[in-house]
Amino acid sequence: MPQLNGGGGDDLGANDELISFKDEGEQEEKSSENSSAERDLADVKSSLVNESETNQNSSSDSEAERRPPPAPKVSEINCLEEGEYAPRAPQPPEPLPPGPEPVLRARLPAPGFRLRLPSCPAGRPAPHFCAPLSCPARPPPSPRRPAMLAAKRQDGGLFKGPPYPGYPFIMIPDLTSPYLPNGSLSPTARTLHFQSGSTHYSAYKTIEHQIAVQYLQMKWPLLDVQAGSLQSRQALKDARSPSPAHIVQSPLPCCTQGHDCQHFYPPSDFTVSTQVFRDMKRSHSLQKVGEPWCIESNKVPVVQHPHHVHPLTPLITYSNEHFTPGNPPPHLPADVDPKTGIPRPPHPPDISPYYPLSPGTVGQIPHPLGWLVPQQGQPVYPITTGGFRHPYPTALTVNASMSRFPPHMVPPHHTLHTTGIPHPAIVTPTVKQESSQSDVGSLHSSKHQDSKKEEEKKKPHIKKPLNAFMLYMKEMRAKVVAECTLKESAAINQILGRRGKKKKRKRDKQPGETNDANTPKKCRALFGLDRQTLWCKPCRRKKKCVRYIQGEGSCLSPPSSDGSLLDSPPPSPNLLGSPPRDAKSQTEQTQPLSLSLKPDPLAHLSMMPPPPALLLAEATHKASALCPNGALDLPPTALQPAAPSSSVAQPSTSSLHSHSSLAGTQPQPLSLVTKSLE
DNA sequence: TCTCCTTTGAAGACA
DNA sequence: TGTCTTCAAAGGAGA
Repeated sequence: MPQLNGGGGDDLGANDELISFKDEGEQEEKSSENSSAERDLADVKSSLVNESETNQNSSSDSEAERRPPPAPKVSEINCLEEGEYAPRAPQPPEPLPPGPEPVLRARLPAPGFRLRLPSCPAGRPAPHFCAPLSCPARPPPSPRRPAMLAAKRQDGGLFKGPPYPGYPFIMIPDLTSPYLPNGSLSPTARTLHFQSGSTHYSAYKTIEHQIAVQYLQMKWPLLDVQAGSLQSRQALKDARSPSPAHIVQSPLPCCTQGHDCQHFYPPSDFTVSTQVFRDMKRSHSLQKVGEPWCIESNKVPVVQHPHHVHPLTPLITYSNEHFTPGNPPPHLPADVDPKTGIPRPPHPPDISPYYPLSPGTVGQIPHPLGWLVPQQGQPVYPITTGGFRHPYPTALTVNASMSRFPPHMVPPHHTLHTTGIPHPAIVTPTVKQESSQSDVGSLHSSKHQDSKKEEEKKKPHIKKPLNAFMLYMKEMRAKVVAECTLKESAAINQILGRRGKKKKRKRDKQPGETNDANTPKKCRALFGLDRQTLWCKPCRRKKKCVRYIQGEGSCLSPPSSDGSLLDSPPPSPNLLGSPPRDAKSQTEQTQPLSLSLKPDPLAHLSMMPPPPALLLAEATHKASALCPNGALDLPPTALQPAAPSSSVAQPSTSSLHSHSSLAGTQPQPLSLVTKSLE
């Protein structure tokens, strides 16, 4: 699992984004504690990183918070060239107060938070935040710098290419997967497997937290004026407040150095995570009431406006009462901030509450997920560090996070998801009716339920990530189709399923337990495509097998049509449930293709009931016939003669029997035998 | 247009 | 902990 702060990931947290907070009621006695402030800043940052990681590694917040924060791994940079990172000596972790700490809904009482920069190569004393625009020692960074920083974080600094709007997946090969080391797999298939394996879904899950963290870090470049453009500055204006009251031009007390800081009055009801709040208190960094927020920082990673709470902010606790976008908290007037006294025009309902932009400014400033937004000339779906393309990148995780929230917390969905990237993994069901009709029909429970259903339908369906086998099939299906004149996916899947079947899965079968041989098969699987006359009627209509359902899984054979043994009744439940001959025979039966070898002709004369697995092999009768060039290849084990000890388990299915009589006594794969029959 | 088929693997629910 | 269910992909085919 890629770690954001892995050994090589020291650059994940550019400390030019460090923040410190001032708590209301606390005096700024820390003005003389510049040195400690610097440490606090790093602690805040590192604790944030730590928090994000503990969130993904452990669901226990209390446990995570009791854990002392590790030494800061992030390199602190100030006014550096883009991509430059100045290492900072790790500071000893400050012990945290013991004991569990409840989840805090720390609503900051209206002060502005002042962002400070610990130091500046230009010689300005810390703390201050050096505006990229104003710092002479630092050229104006590219507007895409957040994307580059994000890219560096995603790949742990390994990615040397241009900023990639990609996904923070680092493919970890699952060496235990049967689809990887198998020599029969094509290099492409192996490559695919590097994207999959057992780590696939876990990565898919845990990355959400990283995405959340990175999203928080990327969200706030909206307030960034580092580009220095007038558009960017004007874009700072909160959409809710076109008044310039939110934007305060320097100089202000925090800009004692005279450089060109940018400020705005923060919303009165920011919420902050527990860890951050503690760090804020620890660093005595909460600002005084009414003091504008110096936003000369690129990011404010841990503070979130409750009205703007994005579902991707699991680190942020919030109050439900604040959650309806555009609706101010009931205890807060809509137009005046009771804490700062600053007029705050109501938030226009037609403007997305998630991005404090006026519509006209959209597109002029970096997208908060700019590292996800495809850049010109860059692919939408990125290549990860190893060059492997992940089929379910961040876009999926983003929405996966959304899915954990109730519908009212999920932002409006469009065909393009939050990142604006149409992703195949995100399936937005077609909305046939507007849910607004619920206003009229809310009196009727049925309509209410309908609206609920519609809301559920509107929720984007996040497809599950493909497991290794799915990826394998996806890769190999085309080959099978190319090699065979076979188009039916079901048959192809049977072929591929036999190819990639996991041996371990077979070994896991215990004697006496129901194994694949006893696994009920539908008519289709039992009799194959070429014997559809033997199928039950629903099966013939491609519906659910009636016998399969009614017969508790056993597809009773229809009367023999030609009197051949092949049409003899398949194993009855009693037969299938009969005491196992031995474990190995069971194992052999679970390898239908291995049974296709007939080293001992006498074994075929056995009158043992045909294992359904063998009959299953018949299901691909047609497929095998259409694969004369060995597309229906067998796993290496299946190509070997059956072990003598398993002779008792040697199949003597009627089909095999008849086949063997036709095909002679030479060991042949069943597919070939079947073909000879054809 | 919807559903089914068919495979393996993974996750979640449940006993 | 074990079992069961569901769902990922694929495309043909029936209803």
